[in-house]
Amino acid sequence: MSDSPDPRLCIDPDSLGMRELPRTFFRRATAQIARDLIGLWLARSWDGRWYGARIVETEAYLGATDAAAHSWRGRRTPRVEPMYQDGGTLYVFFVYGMHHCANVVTRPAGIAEACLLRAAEGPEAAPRRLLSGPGRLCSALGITRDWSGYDLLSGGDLRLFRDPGRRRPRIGVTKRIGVDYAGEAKEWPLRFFDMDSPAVSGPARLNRRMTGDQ
DNA sequence: CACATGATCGCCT
DNA sequence: GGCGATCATGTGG
Repeated sequence: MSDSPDPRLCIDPDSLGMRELPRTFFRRATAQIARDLIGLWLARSWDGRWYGARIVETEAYLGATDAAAHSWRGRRTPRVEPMYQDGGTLYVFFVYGMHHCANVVTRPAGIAEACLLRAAEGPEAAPRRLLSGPGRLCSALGITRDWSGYDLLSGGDLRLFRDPGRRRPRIGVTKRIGVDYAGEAKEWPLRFFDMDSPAVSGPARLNRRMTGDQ
C-alpha cells in the first residue's frame, strides 16, 4: 500500500515492545487524547521491517461545532467519512495539491472528531526536521490517502503504541496553526506539543509562550 | 529569525 | 471557480 518510509526511521520493534492501547483510549474527549498522544509512537511495517517515530506535536479538531474541522456543521462527504468511524481510525487528507496530513480519529463512531499529527521525532539517525510538520511527517512515513480509514488497532502494518521507558513529557499548549479562516475557533487552545522536543514545528515565538502544564 | 511568495490539485459550492 | 489543517525558497534584519 502506498509509499515507502524513509530508511532512517528504521526501528527495532522488540526494543519498543509495541504495547497497543485499548479502544477506550480513543473514545475519550478529543483534546485530552491530543495531549495524551504526545510521546506515543506511530510505526509502520514495510518490506519486512518496521519504521517509526515518536509523536511530539498534535492538534485537536472538534467536529460539527469547530469551524476549523472538516466535519464542521456535520459535513459528511466521501473524503471525511473516516472521521465518522470509531476512535482509533486513521483519517488522511490531501492539501495544497502536494501534501498529506494524518489524523487519529477520536470518540465513538458517529462523532466526527480527530487529532492531527503535526510532528514527530525519528530515531537518532534521522535529521531533526524530517518529521517536523504534518506534511513532512506523512512524507517520511510514506502515509498517503490510501491509508485513510485504516484501523490503527487492527494489529496490522500501521500502529500506534506506548513508549515503555520514558517519563511523561512537559506539554505546551497554544492555538492551532493555519486555521485563521475559522473565526473564533482559530483562537481555541487545541495545539499540544512536547516542550523539550527539538522537532516541534511552527514559529518559535508561538512555542515559547509557555502555556504548558502537567 | 520574520515574513512573502509560488507550487499544485482534490474537494466542495 | 476558489481555496486550503503546507512547504521550500528567497529576501531582509
